[in-house]
Amino acid sequence: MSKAGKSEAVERPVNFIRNIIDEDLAKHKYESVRTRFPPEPNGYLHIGHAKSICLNFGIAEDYDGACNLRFDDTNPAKEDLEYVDSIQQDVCWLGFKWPGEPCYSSNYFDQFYAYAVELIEKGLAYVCFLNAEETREYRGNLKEPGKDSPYRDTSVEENLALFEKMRSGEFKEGECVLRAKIDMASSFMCMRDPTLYRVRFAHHHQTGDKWCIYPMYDFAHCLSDGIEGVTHSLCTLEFQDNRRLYDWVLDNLNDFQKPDRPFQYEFSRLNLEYTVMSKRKLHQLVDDKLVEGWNDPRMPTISGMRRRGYTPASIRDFAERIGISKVDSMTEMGILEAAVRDDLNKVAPRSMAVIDPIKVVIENYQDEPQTLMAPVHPQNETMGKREIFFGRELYIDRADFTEVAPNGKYMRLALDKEVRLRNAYVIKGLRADYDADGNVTTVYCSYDPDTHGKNPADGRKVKGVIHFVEASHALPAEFRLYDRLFTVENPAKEEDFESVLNPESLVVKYGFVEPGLLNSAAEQAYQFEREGYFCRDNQCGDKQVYNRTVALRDTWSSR
RNA sequence: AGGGCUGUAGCCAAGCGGUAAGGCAUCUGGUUUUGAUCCAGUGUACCGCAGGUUCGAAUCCUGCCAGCCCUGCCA
Repeated sequence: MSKAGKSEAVERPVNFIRNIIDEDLAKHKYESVRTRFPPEPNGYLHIGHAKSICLNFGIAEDYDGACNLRFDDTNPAKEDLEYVDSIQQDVCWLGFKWPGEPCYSSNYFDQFYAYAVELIEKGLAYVCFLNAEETREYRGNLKEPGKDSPYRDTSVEENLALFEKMRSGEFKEGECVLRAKIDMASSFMCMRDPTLYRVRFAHHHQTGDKWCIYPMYDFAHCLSDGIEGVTHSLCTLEFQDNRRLYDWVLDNLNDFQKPDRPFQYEFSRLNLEYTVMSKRKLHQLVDDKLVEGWNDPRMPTISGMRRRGYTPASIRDFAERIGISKVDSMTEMGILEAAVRDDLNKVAPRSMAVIDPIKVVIENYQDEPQTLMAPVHPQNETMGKREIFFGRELYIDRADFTEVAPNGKYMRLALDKEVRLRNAYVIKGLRADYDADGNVTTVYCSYDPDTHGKNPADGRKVKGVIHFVEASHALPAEFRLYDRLFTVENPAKEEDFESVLNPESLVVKYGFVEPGLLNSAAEQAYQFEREGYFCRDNQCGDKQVYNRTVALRDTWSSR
């Protein structure tokens, strides 16, 4: 496509799943598209889920279909209401809507039971009294076929009675299960008479104590899809083998003998450098108190990233940039960072913050502090102007001063060298005070009063620009500088992933921000010029605490 | 010979028999009161390897190699 042609049509993602949908629609296999996002409420959503959410809800939007939010709540022992709440919040925050109330697999427990009975009646399921260990032995292994359970040939009538007893609580946990009768010699391990129902005397967050038998994922998921009229059931690669069971269940039930029943397609899950994506590991970080909680800004969770300052738009853009495929991949952090910078650069108001302050005294400025106007966004006048202050005493960043410029390319403040104070005047370093350790405490400067909004009249070239905050109006603030959570690209590969945590993943600094930020809103992004994108922490109330979302792109420090 | 998948530039990823899109990263210029942004330019990809079919193969066939997944009454 020519570059000129690009602006004509809205560009939609291209991937193998959308290709399949296009074909299905063209062949009128379906008249509309229905997808679903089916989290188990046993943890918080992370950026990997966001990929799936954007895929499923994105398809629904583009094809004028719908995407159900469905809680896959078939295992009450691991699930909790806390998670069903947080999951809904995160999906909403990302900007997606599901039709009506959220769905629950547990809504269909009665139907699942009836379908199980149908399988039993067809001689395709049986109650098995082998214990867990025996079941494992009977299953065989990757090289050798399994052998039939001694309960495999129980009569239909007896199985019906036994299953009814399972439901009415006459068997103990672990005493028996309902199994599908498929093929103990199948090369797909999941087809060696998989368990369909197990006994659990557990209180369920949705169904209370109504049930003491709960369906397994492989039985419940395809049926939930079928009941909801899902057309394309999208999941990750590790379920490729399970697809045979998904198909087996639907193919053996009368209700799904139709060409427009759901079909499963698998795509690769997201792996991001320098972080972990498994719920188990994230749980561990939280439980071991290695992070502040699920919403710690260093966590790859939606709530953590939100607190860190990521926007819904940036996460959706990220999902689009990485695409969908079946390749096992490891995505560079750079893609995520580029996506946030792209969004924030456009929408974030500019401000100045001094993160590691040293004092500057302007010796030839004796007056009271003065007010200056600065653009909220230099490339977008419609965002208006803001008030900043300039006076005799200022703060600048420690990194922006050195006594002697190291070379001609140095663009910051040095003695006997001029530099521009962003949005204000040109100043020149005169001398500096140091503490006992030799660290700069104060830099004494002069300013050129005729340089506000213009270059020096005599044509002097001033190359560098540094930021500052006027001391008497400065607002003390805490800055939390975040870095990658782990020191290695793929911590999941480590024997002990917690041993490769980055000790500098959080560095706290105390400095100053412009007075205009006094009532800044939590999560509102700002660009602290020359430093990066920050937002007010959403957990610290009135305290001036700013989280660094991401630093500005830096093409120079490495040289 | 257990089975299921995957291999296109440093990373992600289009392509589906007609002679390799795009994004990120990199590098080079230009603009700039953010060393940012923006603009322009920048790539020898043995299309995993080896054969074969074809006028023509990343695309079809065969054989190899490498990586991931599968033996929960988890999802």
